[in-house]
Amino acid sequence: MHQKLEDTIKARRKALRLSQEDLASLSGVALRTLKALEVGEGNPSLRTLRKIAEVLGMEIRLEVKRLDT
Amino acid sequence: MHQKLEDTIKARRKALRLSQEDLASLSGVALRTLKALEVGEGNPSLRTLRKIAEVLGMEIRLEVKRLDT
DNA sequence: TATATAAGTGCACTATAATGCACTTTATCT
DNA sequence: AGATAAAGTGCATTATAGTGCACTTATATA
Repeated sequence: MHQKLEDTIKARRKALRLSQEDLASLSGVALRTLKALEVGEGNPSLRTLRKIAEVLGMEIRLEVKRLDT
Repeated sequence: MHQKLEDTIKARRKALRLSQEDLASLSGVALRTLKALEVGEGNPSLRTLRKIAEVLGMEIRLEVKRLDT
């Protein structure tokens, strides 16, 4: 079973001890946008997602679905 | 080294022997949108990406970046 | 080589993501 | 408890993704 994407972001951000404000400014994504994203609102664009992922040292991958992992 | 997301989609679609038209109608994403996406134009939303991934039996994952794979 | 089928392009319109601002609520400190 | 920082919400505006339509270009097939 997987974590939701927004939870992954939130968890990773906290693991790196960044505030939403930190992550917003480091990634160049507006704070309002990041906040919405983390509470599961909205429908972020790939570009927005990538900006955030980049700062978190993560990447977005499209993979064949597998049971579990 | 990774394939671009749009190339992954295109390759997977072809592997499943679907035309863009097939994939568009199966996924509920407009043909024009899919076409743009596959040539690397645009900046799809997560929802759009997911609709397509679903039909392709794929999923979008956010993972810690690793060298290669 | 015709002819059909699939893929790609330009453009205008509509829907909605991204943003800023002001504010409230919830944690985290002395 | 009071102060401070972090997280969450509502709303209006701007930027842009998603779409349909008409058309062109490329690829496959008879």
